[in-house]
Amino acid sequence: MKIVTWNVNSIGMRLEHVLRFLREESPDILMMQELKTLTCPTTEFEALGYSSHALGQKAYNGVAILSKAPIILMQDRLSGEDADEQARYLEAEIKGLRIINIYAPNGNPLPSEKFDYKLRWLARLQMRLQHLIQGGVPFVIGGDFNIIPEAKDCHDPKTWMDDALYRIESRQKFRALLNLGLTDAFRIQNSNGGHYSFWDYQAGAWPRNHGIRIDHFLLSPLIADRMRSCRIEAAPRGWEKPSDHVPVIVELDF
DNA sequence: ATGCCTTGGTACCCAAGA
Repeated sequence: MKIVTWNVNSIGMRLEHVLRFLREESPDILMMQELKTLTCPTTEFEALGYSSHALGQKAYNGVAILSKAPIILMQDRLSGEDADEQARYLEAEIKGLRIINIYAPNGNPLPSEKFDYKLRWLARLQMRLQHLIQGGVPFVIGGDFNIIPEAKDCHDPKTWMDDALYRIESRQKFRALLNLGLTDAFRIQNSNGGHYSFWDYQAGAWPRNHGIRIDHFLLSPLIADRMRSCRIEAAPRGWEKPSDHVPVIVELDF
């Protein structure tokens, strides 16, 4: 089973890129983030054999799951804060496997209510995943975590030290997820740094390879033993009018 | 470096992203 996560930075602008990727890579499941629309296209995906479930929002955020196999929606909001209306969380069951798609808050500037919200949101996520583990539910969670886990996951840690993506509070939240028993799918087969999933549009970040690794897959214990491979597909960053993020691909014996 | 781009929404600039 091939599963992909990709922050597309507006599905309206990136539909042709997504369709090209689906044709070339033919994943079983695609999780998308930052749709930036209230409604996500469906017919173009159906033509390629994918059903979909989207949680949209006007102008901001937005997540969707595409799948060749039927999607059973389990949750479309992250529990723990009733007033939270931001479209950042989808939890589904596909072929008996729990699939979670997240778009975690950015958290900048700092300090701010946005940073406080980020930390609260990640604490809520930790609670939800702990609940699933205690319930014996195997799962794969993928998405834009907006966290640089370690110094080797960015080109120049000094420039990120006071950024919400690398602040120690954010990294502690990521570590807390790993401490639940989850596996960073990419890291397990790539202990060296210098592999990135995002390059800023500004200051020639892509041609200089000044990137950061913030798009991740975490595998629950039973699923981690079934991982075949995990790789970052950087080529779409070089396509015309690209997203600033690229797809991350995990393959499981499932 | 406050900056550099890109996007959407509302106007032709602003917020947000990371």
